[in-house]
Amino acid sequence: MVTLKELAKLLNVSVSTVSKALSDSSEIGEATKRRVNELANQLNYKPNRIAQQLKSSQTKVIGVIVPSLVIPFFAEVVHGIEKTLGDNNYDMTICISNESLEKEQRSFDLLSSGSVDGFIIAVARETQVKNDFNHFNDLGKSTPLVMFDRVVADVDCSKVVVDDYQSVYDATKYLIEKENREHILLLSNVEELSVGKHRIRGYTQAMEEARLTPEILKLGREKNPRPVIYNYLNEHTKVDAIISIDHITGIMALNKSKMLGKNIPKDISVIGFGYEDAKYVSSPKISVINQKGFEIGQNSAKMLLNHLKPSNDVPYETIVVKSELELNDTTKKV
Amino acid sequence: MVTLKELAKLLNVSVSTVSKALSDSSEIGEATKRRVNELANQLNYKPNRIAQQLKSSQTKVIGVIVPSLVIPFFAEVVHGIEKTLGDNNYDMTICISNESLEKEQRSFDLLSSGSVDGFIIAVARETQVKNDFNHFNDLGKSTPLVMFDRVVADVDCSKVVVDDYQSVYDATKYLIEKENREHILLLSNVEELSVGKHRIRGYTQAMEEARLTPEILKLGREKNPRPVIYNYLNEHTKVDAIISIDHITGIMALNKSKMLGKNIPKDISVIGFGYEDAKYVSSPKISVINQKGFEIGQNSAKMLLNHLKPSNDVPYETIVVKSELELNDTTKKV
DNA sequence: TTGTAAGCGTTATCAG
DNA sequence: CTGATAACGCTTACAA
Repeated sequence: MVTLKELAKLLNVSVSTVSKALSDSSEIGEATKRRVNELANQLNYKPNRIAQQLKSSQTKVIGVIVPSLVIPFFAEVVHGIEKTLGDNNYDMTICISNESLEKEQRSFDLLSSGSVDGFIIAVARETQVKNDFNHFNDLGKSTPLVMFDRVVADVDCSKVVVDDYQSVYDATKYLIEKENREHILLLSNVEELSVGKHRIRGYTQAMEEARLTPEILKLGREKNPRPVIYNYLNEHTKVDAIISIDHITGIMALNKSKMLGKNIPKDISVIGFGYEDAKYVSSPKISVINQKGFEIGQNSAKMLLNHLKPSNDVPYETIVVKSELELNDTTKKV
Repeated sequence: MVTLKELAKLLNVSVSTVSKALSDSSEIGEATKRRVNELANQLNYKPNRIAQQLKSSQTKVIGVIVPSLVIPFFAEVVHGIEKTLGDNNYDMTICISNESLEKEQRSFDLLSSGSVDGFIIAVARETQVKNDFNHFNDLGKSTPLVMFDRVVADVDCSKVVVDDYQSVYDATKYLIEKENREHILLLSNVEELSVGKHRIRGYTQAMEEARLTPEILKLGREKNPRPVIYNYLNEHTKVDAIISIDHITGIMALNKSKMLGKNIPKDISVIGFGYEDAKYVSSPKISVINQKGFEIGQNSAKMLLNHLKPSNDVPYETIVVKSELELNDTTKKV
């Protein structure tokens, strides 16, 4: 790595002259500027970012901590984050908590020591279940934090959430009112998460308002939920609609229903919880509650960047990214 | 952020005493150590990593540049990378090239200025098509680079690749020999990529050896390939097997075949190119060539870490991670 | 056992 | 217009 010092020596000028020349300071003569820039280009000089970071005490890097990248929703969010950060000349350091509280804490601590200017986080399953969040609190006020999707109520920071309750409420209501469904099964493998609880509340509320009996199949962390779904559907033949509140069990239920000889959507309507690919890998094309992961990511990054602005008295804020009920071919056309 | 200097002042000792005490140096008396550690804990002191990085001229951060995170294969690889790096106390900065050469160059340049100790890269589609790779060459020998999957032949560095040719050759041969298929259609949306070319070669080689006529449906960057696949299958009723060489068209073809009333695997066998979820969202459970993304990631990280060791005269190496032909329910049981 | 000072690569202030 | 100097926070010879 070639440094200012080396350039200076080669040119017989001082380090500060080189520095100023490279930043096109008005203090420096045109001739010198030219000489300096020429050599710098020739030797492929790039200012050492670490040194700049130390000097300026800002890194232009954001720490992103997510439970997983293999869950498509998080991949989409991260994509949105990276887009917005990139447009604003920020990089991101990603840590994957793998749903583990301890890993999340370790990552967080490590990055808290000056490595990043701010954080964007969706907390681990374990963090949320144990409701252990002290690691977030000993963060100086100077390093802002934005939580998305899996948020912790007791941590004071900006948040970006999905309209979990409303979206499932609306979808349920749609099935009841527009499609006259009466035996709507809710499928979940996220019931311990805050988001799962909200979604389930949306469902039960809509069901109860219509005086229908909620039916919920909780799959928890079941490794292979497919036989469970199959058996359930096989035994409960009255089921005439299915709502899934996670990214995968909806497609599974769709496939299992077809195996049981059901006509979709005539006999059974299916609404999944969406991500981009879901539509392409299902047949018929699955109707979904589309979570808009990309936009959630963009919004999270935008909020964080706002907190990072010099005039930083932006108040904490929680924004709700509305999901969209995208009706494809597993619901009736009405 | 509390610094060594502040601790020193509060304790009336020098900065170096504090520094040494905190690193448990034998030069410092037990009593002082205790005093120092106590205050440090109390004030939640953490050494500023940027300063350490500047001093030691290593960052313990790896730059990872991938075309996308929304393609499940890359998400799996990144997961593997993060696992291995984490186990070795390295972080990673991720940039997404979005298949754009220019974005890849920008990211690469930005990180090349001291921000990371090394790179792990899968090049963008555009980079590979244009075969433009000079940005990788002006990297000092001091910053090692590992390429995976989408590699560039002319760049001299360590590489981790999939046995693209062999895996598709074997799968084709399997369909020919064990299942007596004769009209095997190859589906591709990655034909311009090096990996795509190798896979196609594997297929044609196997077909030609068996004196069968290759049939290839190239979908390129087609936004919505499903109708194209449907029409093709509708018009070419002789097709009795399908191999897809990307992560999505196999499932699409499976679904379209079912729509055309085909019995899978009796009438048509299907082999997709695999990622974890593919098995869960398809019905019947799709047979796949499983790419082992996680292991590719782990291997890439391990290789890079090796190059980073002080005794760094490790020679460049290319390792092949064999994929596995995982026979599920869209091929006949034999 | 503790302290002083130099240095990592930059930038910014102030003098010349 | 150019240069010397200090500072960012840390580590580490070397002195005391």
